[in-house]
Amino acid sequence: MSSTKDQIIVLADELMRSKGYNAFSYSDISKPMGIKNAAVHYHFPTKPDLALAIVKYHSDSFDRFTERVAEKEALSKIKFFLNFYTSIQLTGRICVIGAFATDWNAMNEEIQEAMSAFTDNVIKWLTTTLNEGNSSGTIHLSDSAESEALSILTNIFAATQLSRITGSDHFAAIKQNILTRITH
Amino acid sequence: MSSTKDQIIVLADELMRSKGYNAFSYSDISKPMGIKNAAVHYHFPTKPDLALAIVKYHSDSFDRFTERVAEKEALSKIKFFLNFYTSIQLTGRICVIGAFATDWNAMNEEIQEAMSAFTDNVIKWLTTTLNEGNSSGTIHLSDSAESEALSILTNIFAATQLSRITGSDHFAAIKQNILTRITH
DNA sequence: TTGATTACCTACTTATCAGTCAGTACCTTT
DNA sequence: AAAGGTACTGACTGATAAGTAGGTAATCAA
Repeated sequence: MSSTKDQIIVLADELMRSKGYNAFSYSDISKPMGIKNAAVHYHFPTKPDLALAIVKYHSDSFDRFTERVAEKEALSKIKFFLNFYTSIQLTGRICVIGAFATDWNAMNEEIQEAMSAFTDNVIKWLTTTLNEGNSSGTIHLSDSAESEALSILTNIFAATQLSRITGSDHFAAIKQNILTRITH
Repeated sequence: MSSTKDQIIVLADELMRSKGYNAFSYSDISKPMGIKNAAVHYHFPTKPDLALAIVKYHSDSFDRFTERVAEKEALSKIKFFLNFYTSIQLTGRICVIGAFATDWNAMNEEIQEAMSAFTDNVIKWLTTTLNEGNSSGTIHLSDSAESEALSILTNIFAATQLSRITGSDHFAAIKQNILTRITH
């Protein structure tokens, strides 16, 4: 049994990534949860407070993910990373990075800084992992590890967006293209 | 001197791609234009009508673009395409595809269909152009032309989003990575 | 020259939004 | 048993959103 606060974060995250930050209201959270609007404001006084909590939620989730796969082989790590996006796509959501990027200019500095830190973290992990696989020989790099990391990240998070518009086949093709590229 | 209607479209597109669909209101259009809210409603009765006009505006722009570069060599066409995104990035905007994808579930079917048709059109043009360059030898493909097209499109439109979060250096790196990949 | 059409404005409505505040029931600590 | 904190509810407010009704000045076509 998770706390009301945690449930609000999970639901808000779901709403944020399916409808967008400005398209959901506190009522979209309170109604399905069977609580009052004021209860949501009790836990998250303002909407930016809630947005910040969502960023931290993703930041923590990513940290747990990297810990969970830490002992695995580099290529396997990348595959787990890509599979995570498959589950995002299957549930009709998009990646937080794309969601926040669209509403970027409607966000305050604190949220922007938290998102920048989180995104940098993802890029760093990808870069390190690609270098790791390159050293051990399971991953092939034709550009710098960071450039390849940026390429893979934009491919996969944009694939969740594109597949909303043109269908899930395109998600599968993009994911496969990434794997083909790094395994030669 | 362009008509009020055209000016509204241009401004709405600018707002849509900098703040997001749900973050801008008719006042954000009427105020800077020095007209009344009702005047905007006269030209575009509802907000979805305005969103649809934006999609058509981009669809027409893209058609004009493909006509303009029709006689150029394939690799050159791709470079023009990528440079178009550079100007998007420089002005702090994001690509329409990413913008609409985020707010997808807040859009009606008519807009979704128009966006799907437009995006399919972009993918088709990229696929054809890549095949063209592959035949003439200026472009190197390591996967099917369509897969590479999807990869390039997601790379470049997500790059405009990512660079908002982590800075313009990443946009440049992604753009360069695409060119390196297709020219070997 | 009249009558319709275009392109607005003034003034409004209705809905919903984020956010507030006083009050309360229920623990926990002293 | 008293005091204080936690997690709410009920009942609001003020702002702003999209959208509309009715009027008007200018243009144009018959």
